[in-house]
Amino acid sequence: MSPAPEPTPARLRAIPSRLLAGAAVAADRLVGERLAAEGARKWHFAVLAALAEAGAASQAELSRRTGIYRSDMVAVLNELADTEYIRRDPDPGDRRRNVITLTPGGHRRLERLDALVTDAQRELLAPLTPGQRDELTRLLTVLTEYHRPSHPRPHDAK
Amino acid sequence: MSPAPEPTPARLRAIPSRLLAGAAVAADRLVGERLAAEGARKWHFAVLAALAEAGAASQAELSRRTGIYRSDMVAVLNELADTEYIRRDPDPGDRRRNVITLTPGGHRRLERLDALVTDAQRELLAPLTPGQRDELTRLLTVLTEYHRPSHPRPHDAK
DNA sequence: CTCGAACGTTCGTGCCACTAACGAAGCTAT
DNA sequence: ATAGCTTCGTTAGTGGCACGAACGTTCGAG
Repeated sequence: MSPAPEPTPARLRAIPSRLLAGAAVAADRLVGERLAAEGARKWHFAVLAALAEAGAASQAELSRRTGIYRSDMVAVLNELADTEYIRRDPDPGDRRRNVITLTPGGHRRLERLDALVTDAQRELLAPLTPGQRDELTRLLTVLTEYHRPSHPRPHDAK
Repeated sequence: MSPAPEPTPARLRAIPSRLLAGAAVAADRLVGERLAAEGARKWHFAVLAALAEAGAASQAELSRRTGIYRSDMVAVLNELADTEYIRRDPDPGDRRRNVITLTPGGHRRLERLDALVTDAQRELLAPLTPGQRDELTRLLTVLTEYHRPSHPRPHDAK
């Protein structure tokens, strides 16, 4: 097959990792621009959404839910606490932990940011049909679930 | 099926921009790790591949082919020139430009890096079927082509 | 000739993923 | 209990990447 005598190998284009990087940059810019209009970054949204979805949690737990590093989580929570969107109280049951709670103001904040993020998704996926959007979401979910920190390597050959 | 009136909005998971970012990080790490073993970064590969595909070019032209910023291109070319993988000569026809040429050593370098990158793609796409890999590549291509710097905005209301 | 644009370059910015190290606190196991 | 492991929050720092500002040089068009 492909008796095509292409002298140029044409290897560069259509390299998945490159496409992924490009698409991610575009997506991050779309989301970033909109959130910046409200003085927020995507982490703020992620943390607020995680809290709204699964309830109060420790910082480490939030790290796992959102994928944000524990180190970076500190600054994000500081900002969210400064603006009264969350509360950070010591956990009486485990004095190492803080319990992060979403305030009513934080909940409204989430509603606003969610609208912006949703709108950004629409623009991001504009060139795709609804079916393609679902398929893309599915494929990306498989990829991100498969590639997790320290992944088992099941089929370690040889 | 699941007319379930989920009280939890469950908005966080499956946000395309987040999935995209996660997959891109995984992909970048896979590629980065392998290239780092040879002391290279993905930009080196991109530049070498662009040169091999479409021939010698100016730095600005390479910027467009690879998506690397003109500012950052300088350092990359410096490194590639230091290791004799490319040559940077003034363009006799346009004295503003440099003509970047792939050396034989650079071509062999590309072959090695290409093997590493290809292997990384395999591992990246491991959990997908061949059909899904093609579909993903297609969808990502559409997205990246659509979202280009200063995109026309066809439906600019008002 | 003048003006605007493109080119290569330097410097600086901001975001993000990630590491290292730390003190404090909890969880075993002997 | 005490010794040793781990978890947690925190600080500080690193490196890559995408991007912007500005400047001198050169080209091209009016």
